[in-house]
Amino acid sequence: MYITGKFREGVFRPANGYNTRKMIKITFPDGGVREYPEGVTPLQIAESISPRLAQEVLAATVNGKVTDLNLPIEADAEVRLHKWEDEEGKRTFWHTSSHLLAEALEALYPGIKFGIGPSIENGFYYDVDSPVPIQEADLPKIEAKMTELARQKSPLCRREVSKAEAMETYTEKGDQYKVELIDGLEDGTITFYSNGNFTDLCRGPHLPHTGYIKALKLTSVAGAYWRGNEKNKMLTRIYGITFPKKSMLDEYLAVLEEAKKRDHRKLGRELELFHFSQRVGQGLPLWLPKGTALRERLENFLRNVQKKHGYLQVITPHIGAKELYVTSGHYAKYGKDSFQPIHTPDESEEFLLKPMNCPHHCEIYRSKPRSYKDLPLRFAEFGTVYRYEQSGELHGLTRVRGFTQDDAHLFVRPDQLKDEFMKVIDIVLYIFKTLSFDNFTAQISLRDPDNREKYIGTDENWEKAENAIIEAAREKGLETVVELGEAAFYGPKLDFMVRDAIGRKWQLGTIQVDYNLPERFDLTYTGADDKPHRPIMIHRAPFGSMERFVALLLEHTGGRFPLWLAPQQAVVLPISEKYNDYAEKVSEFLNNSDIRTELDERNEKIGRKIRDNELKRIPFLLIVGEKEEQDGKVAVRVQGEGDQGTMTPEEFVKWVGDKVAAEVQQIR
RNA sequence: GCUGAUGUGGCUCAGUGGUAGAGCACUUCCUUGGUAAGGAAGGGGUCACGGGUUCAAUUCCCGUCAUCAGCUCCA
Repeated sequence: MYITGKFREGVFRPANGYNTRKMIKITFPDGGVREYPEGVTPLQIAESISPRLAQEVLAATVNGKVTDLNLPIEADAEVRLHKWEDEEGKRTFWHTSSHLLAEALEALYPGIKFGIGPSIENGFYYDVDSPVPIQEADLPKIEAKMTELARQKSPLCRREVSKAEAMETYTEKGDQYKVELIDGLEDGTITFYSNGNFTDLCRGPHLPHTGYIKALKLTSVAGAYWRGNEKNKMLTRIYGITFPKKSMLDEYLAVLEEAKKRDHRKLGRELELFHFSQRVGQGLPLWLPKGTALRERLENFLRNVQKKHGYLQVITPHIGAKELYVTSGHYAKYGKDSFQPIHTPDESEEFLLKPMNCPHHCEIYRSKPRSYKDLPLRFAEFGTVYRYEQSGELHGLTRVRGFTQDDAHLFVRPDQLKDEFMKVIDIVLYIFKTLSFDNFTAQISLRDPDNREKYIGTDENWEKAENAIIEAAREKGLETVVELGEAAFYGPKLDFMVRDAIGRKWQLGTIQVDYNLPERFDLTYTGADDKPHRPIMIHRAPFGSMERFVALLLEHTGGRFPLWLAPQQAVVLPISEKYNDYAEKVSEFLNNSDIRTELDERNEKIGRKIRDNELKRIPFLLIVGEKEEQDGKVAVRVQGEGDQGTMTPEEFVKWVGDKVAAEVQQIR
């Protein structure tokens, strides 16, 4: 179903139905809006824009046949093709950009071979195998070539080819990567797209021509394994981003720059929250006093929430006998990737630095016989664990080798599983809401159905566990994405993912169903029938880990924590040393009134003190000088909002108290 | 772990084949100043570490370690 008509006076006139058909409004990358009848083809669009563009499309056809003209395009597909505002529109734009990059690379590096070149969330990349190494320093040169080629406005021409023909083309070129890709395709579905002298195996869709690409930036170059498998050759991946307007690129780069200022590693240093020392070791964070204050407040918050939900706090040691982990199955799976065993002095016994808390908690369950009336049992622990993460994976506080999980294990009867699972979802959502993490995604991680040997446990139990999660998420009305192959080796999970300042996704909250550990530890409870039954275990950590949560909280708030969390809430600034005594009295009074206050007695002008403490993101600055001392008041300044006038310390305490109460009110 | 880049005082960064510099921070002194940087003087670095080349290395080469980006991994 497509439109036919005449090409007259440079404008395409549909022969019939133009006015009666459903119209599609298409916004072009350059900002123009036009309407087209449903089923319009790219060539028709080209014709409607300019005769010249249409001529270009025609001139670029193969054997005089305009294949695009014969291709009916679904209405929604067509909209996707051109609308920048739509996610798919951007994808198309960037996908075409990757072809432009490839065109430039082929021109600059003869003999270069191509892997894949998809669009990504922000921009695109192309994986290449170049005869000469391509480095960061080469990017400007490639950018220049791309700009030059984009100006030629090469149309993207589609051509259907047979599998044999496609194979022949790339075998001749000696491009083994494309050959491998074609090998996996079905005959009859293969298309080539050409722009300029470059032709690529591609499904489309694309922009009408490359001239829409007005602003471009190649952002980085890095290695990436062919097909994501570390056993394969590492190709060079060139990342870039493009826009239909120069101003959009500038804006994007400015946003990126702004985001870097919120990097938790930078803020952690500036606000004196945590520190890494080479002498201590890679990935082993040192929590500074202020970071510790922050972390303790978060811990207490969660402790209180959990108490209300019937959790029992426990404490377990930092090491455990190797046998414990052999029993749990973790040793077989992760033994090699762990810190290696610790020996007793006579070397008769081996211990492992605790990489997870679950086995210890299983032993707590086993400490006495359990009845069906005891369940659910919920053991919670801020458990510090150690994992030997690959060196290249370490990243600030988000990926470390020693960290503290806000862990808990729930032992439940089968009839309680779904209900308990939903209660845990409630806790996670409540915590996210309290800390305004509103931009998260919920991910259901299931087994890879093609790779079942990676997992332990029976199919039956896996299915039960997976269904329990899916149902619980559905009943809670969570919007979820399902990822196959992302499950833990012992069970499926529901993860809550949050983005960092520059858009990387991190897993925070996690809830996992486990039928295996109860089996391996032979956990039982006595049922109403006086027979032994097997409990089901739920692992859960709403923060994920204290380290990662603090990192993302930092990036999320830019270091401006809610009052109830702020490690330091106020600072008293005497205008000169003459008022230090009064300032000290005020500071002491505030601390006694539960407002975390410090005193800035430095011999500096008041402007300097204000600046320094604003930069430290202290919520309240209290300025005291001659007037305040005489009146027994303080001049209050709110971080980022400026002077608020004067009040007595008592009034200030009440004022802050009300603000904190309002925050905490929300929390309850 | 892999590929690439980077490593200069606490922080941000210049610089050089002849053993180093700025700003901020720090110390001391002057100044006692009313809402985002007052002035002066001073202390602090075996230029990541280990080799090599060289009359001479912080600078060039190799290795190690760490950091950064991406990939892979993530109990």
